[in-house]
Amino acid sequence: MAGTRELLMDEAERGVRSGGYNAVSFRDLADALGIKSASVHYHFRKKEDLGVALVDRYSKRFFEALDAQAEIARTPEDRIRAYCRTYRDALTSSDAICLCGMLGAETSGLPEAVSSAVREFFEENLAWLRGSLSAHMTDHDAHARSAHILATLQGAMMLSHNMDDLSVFDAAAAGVTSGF
Amino acid sequence: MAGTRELLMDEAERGVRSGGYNAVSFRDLADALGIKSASVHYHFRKKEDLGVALVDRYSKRFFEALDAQAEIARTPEDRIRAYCRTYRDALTSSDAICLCGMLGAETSGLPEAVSSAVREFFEENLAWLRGSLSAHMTDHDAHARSAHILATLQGAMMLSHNMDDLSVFDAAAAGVTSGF
DNA sequence: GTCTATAATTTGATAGAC
DNA sequence: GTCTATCAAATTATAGAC
Repeated sequence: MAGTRELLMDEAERGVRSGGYNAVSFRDLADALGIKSASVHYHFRKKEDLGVALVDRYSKRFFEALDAQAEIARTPEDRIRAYCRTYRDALTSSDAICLCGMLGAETSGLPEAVSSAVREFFEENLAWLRGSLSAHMTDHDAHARSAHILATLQGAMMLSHNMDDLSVFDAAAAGVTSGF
Repeated sequence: MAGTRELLMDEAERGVRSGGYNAVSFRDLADALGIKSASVHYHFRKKEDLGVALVDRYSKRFFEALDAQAEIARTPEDRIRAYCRTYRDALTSSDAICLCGMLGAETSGLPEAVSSAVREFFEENLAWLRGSLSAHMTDHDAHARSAHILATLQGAMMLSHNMDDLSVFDAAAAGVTSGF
């Protein structure tokens, strides 16, 4: 009773995170659910609508998971560790990179509404990181450190996935928790 | 007199680095050169062949540029700075992310030969970094630090490109040259 | 090396019945 | 909500003439 719309989004997210935006077709989604592609268009009039819905749902879930991980974290170091764990879980629980990491790479080839939603996700990430760091360093340093942490974890997911080696993620992530 | 094959690869590299593997079609490549798609198949029998050729050429050029940047660099710090500059130049000179960063993200949706070539590029990157660091730290640390640097720069390109803000790349990259 | 011609398949999308 | 039916366009790829 999960609802066709949610099931379609589950399938689409899997597809985008594996092969990218253009690797997902309405027909494939329909086949996976045993319905017809015309029915998919009932739930998402255009592919762009599906893309935006995917990013919104992913972002909402990501920050829920992050809040759960960071709930008892007080020090900046603990909060960054919680942030790294959230990314690691996203990688291992689905054996795929971040939805927004994929769409961020494909930015120039996407409908504007989709790449904008991705950008918002990254801006929220940076704001969360700055908020976790700002009390313990200058604004300038918190700004730079936030970009460094987000970039490293996004790159680590891509690298670890391509090389099929989780230790690459862990090695890269270890570098962002040092220096406090 | 650049040769049709090279011109096709120029156009294809531009397309893949912007929108991904599936955003490039033989017809678009042909149109860009004023020829027919059948002629593209003369130069690259299958799309997979084009993909592998692109990665090989990109890798060769990247390491040539890297060697030029690092020619006079002796200390690990200087060599890492040269490495960062090479990535930054790749980003700014084409206003697009790394070819292998894009294809690495799309790994699961690519012909195996293409994702393997991308993996080789990353392995060569890590070997170069380890070689630049190994004399000054343990093998374990050099291994981890190499993954950290490569992941950060790849993620920084993606992030900076999506957010259309080069300062994001610089802020992220600043984090890899500290701590020597 | 490039062309015409063509094939088989896939794509995003719509109209209208049930 | 899902279906049938359909569409125009795009895709990878091949055969064979020039």
